Amino acid sequence: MADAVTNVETRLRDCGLRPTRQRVALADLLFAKGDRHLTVEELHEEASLAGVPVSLATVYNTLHQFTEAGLIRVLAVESARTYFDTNVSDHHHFFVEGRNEVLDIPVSNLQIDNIPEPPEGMEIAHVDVIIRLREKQR
Amino acid sequence: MADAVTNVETRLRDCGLRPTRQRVALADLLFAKGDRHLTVEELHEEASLAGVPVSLATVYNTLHQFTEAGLIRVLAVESARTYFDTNVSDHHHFFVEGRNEVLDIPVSNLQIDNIPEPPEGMEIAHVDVIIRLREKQR
DNA sequence: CTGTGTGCAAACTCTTTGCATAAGT
DNA sequence: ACTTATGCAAAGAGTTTGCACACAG
Repeated sequence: MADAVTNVETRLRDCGLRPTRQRVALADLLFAKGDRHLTVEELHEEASLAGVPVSLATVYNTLHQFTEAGLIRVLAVESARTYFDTNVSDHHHFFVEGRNEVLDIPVSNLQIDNIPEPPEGMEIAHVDVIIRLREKQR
Repeated sequence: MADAVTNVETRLRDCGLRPTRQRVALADLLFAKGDRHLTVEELHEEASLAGVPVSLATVYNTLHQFTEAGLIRVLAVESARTYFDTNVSDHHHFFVEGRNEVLDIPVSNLQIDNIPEPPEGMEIAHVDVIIRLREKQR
């Protein structure tokens, strides 16, 4: 796994971020297991369990820095908590109401057609499709 | 406008909500001008300007009651504030990053194909497409 | 009258900030 | 050494809650 760590360090450096212990640890957790969507709280918890006691404020800072660097992005759900997504490409999500749970949409050929022109002077940064789910009534 | 007020009252009653002064006033503001997306703060401000000094807590309560009744819905954006949309049908939005502004997507024939099957026991409550905009770099 | 709704202020949750300490280069 | 990052605790923003008073039916 030394390689993985090295890659993370390089990746951080390329973004102009010093590969500190905390940032490397958080990046490892974020990127080691494929695409993830996590809240600050969740990542903080994971870091603690992994034996890297990072402060909450640092998790906030770090995730925002990663977001600015384009490594991760913020997910648009109407929950109180902010979800960060390690997959920055245009892709889509299920969001389970009530449970406040985000699920990846599996191998989807979901397609959006006729995306409208943005207003003058604006360009499209990202397209999000959120399919909101509820528990089926019997 | 007496008719409009009557309609609002009936509408509230049909949802099992007593048409109180505050609820009627808020519903009027919400539904008088076509589709809107407002924050609690904004609606509160409007009510005050309209000469109906409603408390913030009541605006929160009322908007949630309206949401439960299906009159309005919560909009999924990753902003700190919650946006409520008076249009409860599946339709779509521009969201201007930085400015935290929600725009309706104009007369769009935007179309989504191959919507994936929801997981076992779940059904689709709503589909949201959010096209995130940024100011175009010169 | 009786039950609901409203207003206020306090409580809560998530997030940000200020500043002293620690770590990276 | 010099600069940037971290941690802590306090502050901030948005939202919710508890309870006394007011209003609708």
